[in-house]
Amino acid sequence: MTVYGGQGDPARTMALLWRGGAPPGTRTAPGPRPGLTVDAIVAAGIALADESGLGGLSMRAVGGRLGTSAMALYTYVPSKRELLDLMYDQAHADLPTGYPAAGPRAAVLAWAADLWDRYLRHPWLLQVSYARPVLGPHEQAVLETLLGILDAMGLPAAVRRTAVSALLHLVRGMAQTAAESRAAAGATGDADEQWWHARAAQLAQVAPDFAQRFPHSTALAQAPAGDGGYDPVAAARAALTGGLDLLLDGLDARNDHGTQVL
Amino acid sequence: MTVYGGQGDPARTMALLWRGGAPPGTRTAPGPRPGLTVDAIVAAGIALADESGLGGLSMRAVGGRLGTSAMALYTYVPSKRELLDLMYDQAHADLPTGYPAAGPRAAVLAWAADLWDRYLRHPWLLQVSYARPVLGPHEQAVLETLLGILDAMGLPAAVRRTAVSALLHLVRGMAQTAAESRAAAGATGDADEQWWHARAAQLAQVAPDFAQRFPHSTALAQAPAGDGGYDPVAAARAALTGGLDLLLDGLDARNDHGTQVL
DNA sequence: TCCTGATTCCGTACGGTGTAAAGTGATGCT
DNA sequence: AGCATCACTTTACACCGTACGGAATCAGGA
Repeated sequence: MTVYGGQGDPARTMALLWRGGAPPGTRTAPGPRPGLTVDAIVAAGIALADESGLGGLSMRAVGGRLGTSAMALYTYVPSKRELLDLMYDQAHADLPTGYPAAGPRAAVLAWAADLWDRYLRHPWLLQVSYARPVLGPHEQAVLETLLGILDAMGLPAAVRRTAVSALLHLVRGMAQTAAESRAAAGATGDADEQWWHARAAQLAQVAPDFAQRFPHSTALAQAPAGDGGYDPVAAARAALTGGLDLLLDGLDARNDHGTQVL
Repeated sequence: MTVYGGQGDPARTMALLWRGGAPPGTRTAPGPRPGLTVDAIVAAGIALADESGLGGLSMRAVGGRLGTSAMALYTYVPSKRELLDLMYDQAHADLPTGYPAAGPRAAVLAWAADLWDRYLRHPWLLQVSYARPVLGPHEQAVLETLLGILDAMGLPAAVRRTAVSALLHLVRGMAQTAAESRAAAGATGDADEQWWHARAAQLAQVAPDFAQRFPHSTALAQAPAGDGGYDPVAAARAALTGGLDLLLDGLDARNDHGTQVL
């Protein structure tokens, strides 16, 4: 399921997200010196989620990976949800911040490609609900990069707002489709094509009138795929490219005609 | 978090999803006659999720709402995940299947509006990961309706495929943004505007160089919103309309120029 | 009519979760 | 030296999904 985020003390969460590396030399507090760091915990969490998915992410497991207990983490991180927020933001780190290439259209495509790659490398990102009210610095940087490209296209503010949301949702949605069909194929050992055939056979048995009830869907399913056979990841990637093309055409139109409405 | 679906026995799941109402009179099996029905369980689950979200959806709670225990459900439903799949599909029931109105563009907008309404009425739908490999009859009907509209636009198969994905992801994504900002506003008792002001103040304190690091974001945040002030649901709704306009413009271009490449 | 076997229902129990609360030691300042 | 403070451990709690086994219930065959 989609995990919500950012429900704890907002000030604490913000301070953690935007934590500005305390000066490393300074230390004048009694008590044992800290054996862990927030960064180490976040890194362990990310590694664990990469291996076992969000389902395998438990405080005990993260603690175990660091050689301590679950409760030891609570000194550094107020709750699991905040840890997830930190992981989410950290996983967006070190993406390119500029695409000086051949014009804004190519730049948007490159931006989307990099984000797509990041999502498929950390598929659990797609299970953490976007549109949470908390934004961390790295996710903000991704947004800023896109906005920089859109600024070069000379779009009015309202269109930029719409475009940012639409582009983000498109990349996220398509990546989600790709990641989950990949996961589904991996769970059963079957190859993709066999898997689909088996599923189609079950469907035919349980709903023999499918073709009559859903003629348009049937027609589309029978149309040749063209782009790489049955590979669902490639199909989703193609759908992303196509969707981006559609959106960018629309944006170009907004730009050329000088339409300022909306 | 996003809940996965469809991991149990696929044949059993499909049979449940497409269950073709057994003839009501017939009953020739020994043992106590069933006191529950799958439909009743699904309805109870939906009601519970509407009230308490997916977090409040436990087998014990669903059973309690029906006057029985958690384990009593397992006779009808193989697991919680399958129940969630059934709930998900059922919640898509009874949406309009045709929009004969003024042309395909208006039809797409009406289709999206109805789906948006459905999502906001059952926000937990947006936490159940779309792009699961299992499709139920009602969700399939939603897809079929959209495909019927797209067929009337005279688009090639590849473009239809892309358009379906893009449109669905757009509606889902925007609705998710709306639902979650609504939930966030509801959790704290604050009005939206106050909430955002408080959040901005915290951000300014924790990241005083925000405006320098993220000039484009800052510029966009300061541009007047125009469409209904600070109401995040209205803002997301406006973004949806804008995004749909962009996509539909792109689709119109594909149609007029007769371009057949993707 | 009684028996038999299938079927439903449910109490109990197990291993897992996040985290509250209290106890244990190590540490640096006074 | 004394002590407040912090990191960390231990224990415990409430809750979760669901495996298991027994009890109750009923249709059909004898």
